[in-house]
Amino acid sequence: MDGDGKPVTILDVARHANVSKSLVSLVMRGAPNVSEERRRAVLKAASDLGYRPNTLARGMRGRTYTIGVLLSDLHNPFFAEVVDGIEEALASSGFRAVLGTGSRDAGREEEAAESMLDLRTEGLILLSPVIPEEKISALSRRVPTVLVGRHPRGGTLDTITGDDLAGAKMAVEHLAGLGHERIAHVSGGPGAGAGQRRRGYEEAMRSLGLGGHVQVAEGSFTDEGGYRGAKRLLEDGLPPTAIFAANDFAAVGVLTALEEVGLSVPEDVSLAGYDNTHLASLRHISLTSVDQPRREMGRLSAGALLNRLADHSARPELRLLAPKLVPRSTTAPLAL
Amino acid sequence: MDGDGKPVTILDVARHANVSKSLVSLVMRGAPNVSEERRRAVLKAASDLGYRPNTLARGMRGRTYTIGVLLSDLHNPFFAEVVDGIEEALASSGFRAVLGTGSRDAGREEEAAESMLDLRTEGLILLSPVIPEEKISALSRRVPTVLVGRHPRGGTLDTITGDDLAGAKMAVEHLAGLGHERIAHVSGGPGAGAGQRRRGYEEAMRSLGLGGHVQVAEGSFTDEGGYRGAKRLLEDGLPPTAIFAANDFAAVGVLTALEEVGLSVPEDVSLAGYDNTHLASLRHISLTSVDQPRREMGRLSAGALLNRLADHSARPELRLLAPKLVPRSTTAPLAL
DNA sequence: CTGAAAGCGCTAACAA
DNA sequence: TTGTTAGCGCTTTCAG
Repeated sequence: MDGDGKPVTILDVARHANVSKSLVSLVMRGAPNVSEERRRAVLKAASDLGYRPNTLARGMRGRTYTIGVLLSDLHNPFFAEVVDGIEEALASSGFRAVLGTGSRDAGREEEAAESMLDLRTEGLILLSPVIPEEKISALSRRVPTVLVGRHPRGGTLDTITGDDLAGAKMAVEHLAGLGHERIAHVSGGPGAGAGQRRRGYEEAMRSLGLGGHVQVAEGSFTDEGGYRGAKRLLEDGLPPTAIFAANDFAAVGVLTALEEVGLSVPEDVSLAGYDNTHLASLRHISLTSVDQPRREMGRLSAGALLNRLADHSARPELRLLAPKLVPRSTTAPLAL
Repeated sequence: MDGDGKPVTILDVARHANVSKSLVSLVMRGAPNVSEERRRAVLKAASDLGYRPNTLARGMRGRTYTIGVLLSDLHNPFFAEVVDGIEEALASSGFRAVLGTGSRDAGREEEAAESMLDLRTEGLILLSPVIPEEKISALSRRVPTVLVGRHPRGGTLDTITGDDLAGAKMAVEHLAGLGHERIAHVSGGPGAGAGQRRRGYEEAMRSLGLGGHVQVAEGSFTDEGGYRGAKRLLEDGLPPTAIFAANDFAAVGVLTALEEVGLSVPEDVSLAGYDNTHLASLRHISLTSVDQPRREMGRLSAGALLNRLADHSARPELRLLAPKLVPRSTTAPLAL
């Protein structure tokens, strides 16, 4: 049934079904005009023989039905779910995905992209790439490309990303809604999206009439960065009663810093993070966080790519996805 | 220099260098006997034209210089570093890696494997696959295959895995060395390696003369599983003074359970995990854990595959890598 | 609606 | 040492 002798080719199928090579070829990719009878015969022969089209041969002459997904960082759990969404969307499309990773190094990322192109992937999905803008444009000129999790300056690319500005506002509004006024922010430094989150924080504070309480400590998207940022925050006289950290890792760092100075969460200080990673949902941590629809980001990006593959001339589109606040145990009403 | 007109073929290079196709072909893959002069000319022409061999065409006739890496679970941070190791080892080999993922579903994992084989990957690295043993053997008969993080019953495969038995013993010995006797274990249930870790725990307890204190609660490789296991443990009269959890996630669950009943770590109970993931190193958690040389696992697996690719007849080898205990803040001497 | 034939870019005999 | 010549398995005109 399965056998691992020499691979069965289109010719074998043709002979088995008493037709010519080309007829098989036509049938194999849903031909428009083939008699129902022959089609059946071919399909039967193919499955009898366990025929699988040779992707390489196919690719040489035309299509590979393969798209490349470039992960900037395999370590970031954020992407795993995006990839799940991509695969979900691809499942019934006849396309397959291959993944590559740049290990958050621009050079290797570029190599990885070239490598996928070598394999003749018909399209590319770039997940928060770190390579410079021009490189991305160059790639997108060679092959349909979708950018995820990063804003292109140019805007000549299909782009799917979370609305970090809105998400940050949600976090601040949640905190303010609990009665907090001295709400500080530990930023994400140079991280992708960190700028937007910071701006969202500042704008929200101002529009809530809390502009006088704006207080930002430089941090990063890591445990360590959050810890240091919070430390600095806590040295300056009156501590805030609530802190919005740029992501969950930073939030956990803030948590540590608060514990060290004897402040408890949420009794003394409320704390919110961003990204709603598994970290946030750990019961030991149970961090209020802002969720991004990761899976949907994946689905949409694959969908956009498929569209573009079908209609090469479609206009590039920018989709900003709405985040959602997930309240947990680290935020509570301001104690009087 | 780069231009994105039609791709340049071997024929273009040949014309540009005034030689024949085959000479170029020879040179391109480090021919043994070509005059230095021509070789130079060809190489120059190639780089002038920006020639890149067409992997597909190459693959049809022979080699693809591509290996497939199958991740059972993109979400598990354990694998990210293994992949780093693989890429490191591949970097100078002329081989490239493409990744696939099964999203911890046997069916999709199998599809992913077929997909890579379609692409004519010359070898496969399977990272803690969930597909059944026979499928793995079947794959390994079609193409050189290296198994990582899982013990093959048959042993007809190159296999790289951590020595979970030894690692568990280390954890127990560490705890015992701190004066603990009532050391309990929250198991990893059906997780890969969980059985070995449990056995290691039991054996160590016995050989330390602590056989009478053996106490195992069924858990899983998740936060939730650890929480439930610990809860059960704590219902049974005298609580243990130390707990060894099957992995870091479970350990964090245990932490939560301990907190809930008012036991503090490490004052009342010492706690050790396994895998030394980023979770363990978070300052807020700072969990004593057992480290596996993930990056080296990756390097070795790629090395093994490269070897086998070079010498098809090499004997399958089983490498058991030594783990290492990383003491942190959750373990302390037994309080009197 | 079906079949024959010509390549896609490359490698691998085989000649020269 | 170098050039010539067949294909690898498939898609795709172009005739029947």
